[in-house]
Amino acid sequence: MARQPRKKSVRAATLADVGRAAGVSAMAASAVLNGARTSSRISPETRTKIMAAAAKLKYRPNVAARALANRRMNTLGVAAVVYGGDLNLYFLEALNGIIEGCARHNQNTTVFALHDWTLDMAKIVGFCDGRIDGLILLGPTITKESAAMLPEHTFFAALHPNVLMPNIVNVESDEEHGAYDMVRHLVSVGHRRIMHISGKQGLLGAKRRIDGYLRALKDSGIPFDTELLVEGDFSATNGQIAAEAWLAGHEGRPLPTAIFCGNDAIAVACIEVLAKRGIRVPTDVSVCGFDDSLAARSTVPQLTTVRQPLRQMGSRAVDLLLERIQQAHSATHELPKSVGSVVFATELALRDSVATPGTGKLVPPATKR
Amino acid sequence: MARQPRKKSVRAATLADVGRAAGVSAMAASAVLNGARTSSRISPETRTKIMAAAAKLKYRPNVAARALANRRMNTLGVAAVVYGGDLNLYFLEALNGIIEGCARHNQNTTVFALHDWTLDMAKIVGFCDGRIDGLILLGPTITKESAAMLPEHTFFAALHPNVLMPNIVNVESDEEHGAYDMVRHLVSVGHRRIMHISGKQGLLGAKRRIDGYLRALKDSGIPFDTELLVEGDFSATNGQIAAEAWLAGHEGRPLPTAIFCGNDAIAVACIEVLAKRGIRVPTDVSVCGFDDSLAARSTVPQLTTVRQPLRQMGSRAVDLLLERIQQAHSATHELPKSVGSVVFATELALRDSVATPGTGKLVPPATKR
DNA sequence: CTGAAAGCGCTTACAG
DNA sequence: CTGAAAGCGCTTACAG
Repeated sequence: MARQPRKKSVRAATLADVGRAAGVSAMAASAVLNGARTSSRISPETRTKIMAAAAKLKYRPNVAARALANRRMNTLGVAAVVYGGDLNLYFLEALNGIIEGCARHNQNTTVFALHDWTLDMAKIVGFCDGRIDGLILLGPTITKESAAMLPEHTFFAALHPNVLMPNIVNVESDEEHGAYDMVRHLVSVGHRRIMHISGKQGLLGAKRRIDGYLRALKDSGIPFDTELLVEGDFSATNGQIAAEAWLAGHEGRPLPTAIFCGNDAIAVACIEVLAKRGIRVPTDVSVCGFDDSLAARSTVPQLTTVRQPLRQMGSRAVDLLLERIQQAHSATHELPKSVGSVVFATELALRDSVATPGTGKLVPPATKR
Repeated sequence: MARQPRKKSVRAATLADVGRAAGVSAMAASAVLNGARTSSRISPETRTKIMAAAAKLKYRPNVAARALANRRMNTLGVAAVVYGGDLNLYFLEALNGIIEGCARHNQNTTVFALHDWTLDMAKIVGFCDGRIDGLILLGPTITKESAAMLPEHTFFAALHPNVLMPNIVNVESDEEHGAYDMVRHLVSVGHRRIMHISGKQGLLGAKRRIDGYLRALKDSGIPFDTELLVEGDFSATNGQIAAEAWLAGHEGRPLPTAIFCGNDAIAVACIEVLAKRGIRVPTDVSVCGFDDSLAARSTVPQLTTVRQPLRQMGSRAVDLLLERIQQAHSATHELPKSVGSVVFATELALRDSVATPGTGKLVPPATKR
């Protein structure tokens, strides 16, 4: 014998154990207990004997062995940047959708935490060591070059990808349209002096929201005022800094009547900054966000925002990725290289942070609190 | 040959491939590439040859095979109820800590979503099929009897367990003390008519917070008024219902001067309900929460609350669970059955939702909005 | 210092 | 309808 059992602790029952107990082969047990296809080949009596033995021994298939034999882990990975100052509600909602999707298909979900997409590229490649069948990237900001490094034996999907990568399932929402609709809504209730605090302009999502903002202004016949477009990033911290800086630079001058924020985190930060100066939302200034994350409903007033169906998007990414893995497993020849994108519609979530324009308040001086 | 390769697609390199390329055995390759302990036995030259071959072939160890041989998946599971009306910030923060902890120990994290602890007990048992080495239960509410069903070949940890289970790593925070401190703080700024909207009394956490509330009243010489203890559950929805019901039942009678809510979700709901009746926080009534979740910082005013170090707790649960798994793997005889608890301290997060008592406002009638 | 062998628990052709 | 065999890719004793 080549090996001694390392400890006498309760070893889980194997197919061989079940077979022995039922007086049949391990293979027959496998067919009955784990093989959906082949199980019909087994006679009813053998079948019941095997079932009984399995129940008695509390048989549970060993996933590692099964994965090794099948070359299939039945596990999908999720990679996301979850560190950084702000807790990531985007992550939470998308993850929920992904977990739901995986559960529906009897797949496991393994979560990988990243600090930085570019710096952690090698790490991502490292995850593709057979432990997952496919990997979903949440809001990746990677270049086409690093995308090319992704190994071919693992399949990928991306939610809100920054670059559209061929051979990857891309799941997006129509952000340009969402931003457009929101700004048109602001105009429709009477706003003309509309500020936008955006995400980092290098990000596809930030750019699309800016594009929608600009197109809506244009279609409304409102000239674009560069003073009113402020670049931030998608974090609350930065939203706060951007809002404070703008106010500090415009004391005594007219406030915008509405602020369209690049996402909910910025909007929440913005409301706080305004509150500190005694500016009330929506009485003095209307504020709106983008995402419809949990934050949108946990502020007072609740946030008018653009809803992206993040859960659904996560869930759909799972469906599409599994479909592709399935294809690859059963395919006899090359798969088509391009996969294309799925684009979800956005919709306005009208709540309490937007009202008709106020009294044209000027920016009050900062106060100590 | 017993099997044909199913497709010609890029097969990942194996140890045998590396060995062949380097002109050595697979075993030697294993020692160099994967075996921390045994790698010293290999001569430097063979070593470099193997490393070169591995790099050239982009060798990556196959986790399934390794897991099968080692009987160790290097994966920890996290089970939590993530559905239900409210998105779960508790889950997000604890999960972040767990992922961080696992990353530190080079372990994977697999997330299992549950609907209901009792109904999904069989599911939980099902997860223990070799795919994980240990499972962390987030805020489980299970009975001692169902806990006894948990299999012995998988190890468990529980964050905020509802019953303290022997043979399980329990990680808790000192909720009674946190509640006590908060109520004493309210008293110290002048409050004496302090209401508590609690979680479900069956929950250990809810009970402990109530205990702390009662003890603080007693130590402050304030008689307990049963009218001021309202049972809710830990959801925003229920918090809203409880607060509205209380106000409706007390129109024209004195408001409490402070409301200590069982968690932040209740506090946020409470602030909204008060706002609808034109009652201002903290001018008319002080409101405080428990948890210091994201919600605490996104309300206006920001919430005074009790901070639990959820991330740290998650991270520590990982440390302790892995320690135990390690012990079990190397142990020659039985482990001690009892594991005990780790209790984290709580601390007050003083923000803007608490002030000195107002003018003794009465409950105004409900208004339509 | 290095290799041949056996085994982890499963599955899939192939014979009967 | 059922079983014996080989293989998935790795690791750990055991010989040399």
